[in-house]
Amino acid sequence: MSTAQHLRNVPIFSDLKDSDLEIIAEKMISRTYEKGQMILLEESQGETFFIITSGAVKVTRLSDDGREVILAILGESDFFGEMSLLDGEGRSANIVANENAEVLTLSRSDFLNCLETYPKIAISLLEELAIRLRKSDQHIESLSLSDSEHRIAITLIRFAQELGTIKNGEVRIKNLPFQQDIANMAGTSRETVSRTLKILEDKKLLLKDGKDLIIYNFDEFRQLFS
Amino acid sequence: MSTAQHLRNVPIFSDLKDSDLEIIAEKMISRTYEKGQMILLEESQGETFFIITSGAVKVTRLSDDGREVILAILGESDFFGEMSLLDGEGRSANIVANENAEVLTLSRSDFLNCLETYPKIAISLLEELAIRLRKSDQHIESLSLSDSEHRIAITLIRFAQELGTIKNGEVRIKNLPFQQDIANMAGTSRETVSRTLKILEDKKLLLKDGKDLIIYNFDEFRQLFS
DNA sequence: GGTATTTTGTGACAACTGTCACAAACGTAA
DNA sequence: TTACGTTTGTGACAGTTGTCACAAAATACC
Repeated sequence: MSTAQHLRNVPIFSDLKDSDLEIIAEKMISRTYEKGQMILLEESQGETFFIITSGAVKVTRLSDDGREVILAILGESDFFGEMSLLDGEGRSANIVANENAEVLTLSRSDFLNCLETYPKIAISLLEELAIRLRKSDQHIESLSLSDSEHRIAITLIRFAQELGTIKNGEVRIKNLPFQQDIANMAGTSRETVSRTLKILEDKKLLLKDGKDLIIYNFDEFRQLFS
Repeated sequence: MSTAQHLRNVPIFSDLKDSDLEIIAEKMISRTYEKGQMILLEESQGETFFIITSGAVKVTRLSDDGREVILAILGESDFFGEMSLLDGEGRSANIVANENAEVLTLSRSDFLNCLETYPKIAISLLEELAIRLRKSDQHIESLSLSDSEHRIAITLIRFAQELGTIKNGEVRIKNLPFQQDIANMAGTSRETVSRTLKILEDKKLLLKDGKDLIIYNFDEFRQLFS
């Protein structure tokens, strides 16, 4: 796929003309990262805007004592790096390739130019940030109110919505992330994730199928836990 | 103060010309709310953009069983209501007047017009949302990693930054919110807040002075807990 | 002033869940 | 296949913290 075609899939670029897309595409540089490789470090200053064309990355924060909090897992057509470009602060999170990943990058100045030249991009970006803020708020609510079973279930729902495929009411999450990652998103421990998945399986709410996870009745599941 | 002068204090409007401010100011309507009054309800759809000219509001989410999570407390020159205007989703949070409050409102269409007419506003708004997202991420990290003492301390730091006045290293938070509100922000119980404040006082880190709270050495305090 | 209501303080206790320990299962490479 | 590393499962236990209960203090209201 050409660079411009990739851009076409990214929501914030989707209502641009082809000719404009080409112009932006020319300024982008493609890079690849291997699984586990650090893409952006918390302390460095952000000077680049990234769009994922294949693979997945995780957005994390590390505490002093080395524990990891996963804020989000991003996949194809998602983007990142915009925050510190926008407010000028240093990076607030680390980005690590969760699988082999291919990205397109845009420099700070090209990115800001884009915003000024195409106000539509700025407005689309506003929409996207509003959506992310909404998700953050839900995440905060879940961490504040729920016990670990609920938090883990809600984390599964997030995965289902981002990575899942639906088939008559049943959701299959292909390649469920490791329990440790689920724990880091749900704000709990790896062992508790293990135990809770078994409990949910006993309750006939889901099924582990190799590296995949199936939620039998997604609507019911969502209703139960959110 | 005139409407336009109020707008001048709001970051997202601050780099507009006076003449443009006047134009926007004319479209705004002033409203007042009494302490405790609901300004926006979670279920209604958002059709208005609000700017606070005096007083304070709290942004909350309610769980099914009625427990409240406070996402933020906003004060003078802060704004809200933009999220559902931007992404078209329904409201994701409730807004309640935390003190008697005065606001300026702008209708959905006027707001969106503003964004298109003045791209600078869109870019400033992007900055502001980036900052909020950053704060949300920190909030999530804190809820995920810390024990209740840390979470409460971090909540106090947030209050100090938003509502506090500094005087040679000492921060005074005037009119500290109720312990129940602090608990709802820190994701803990009212009783734990009570006990923890006492512990922090015993450690000579802070002092309760009537309705105010003083943090002796704010830099040290921040270093200890974040 | 007195009274009612709200807010805060504190003890006792149970329970959730994090931690540690180690075994089992799985995947990968030689 | 074996061997090794990674991921998952599970028991035991202790500590944190939420809940309940009620007293004390502060505030609001008459």
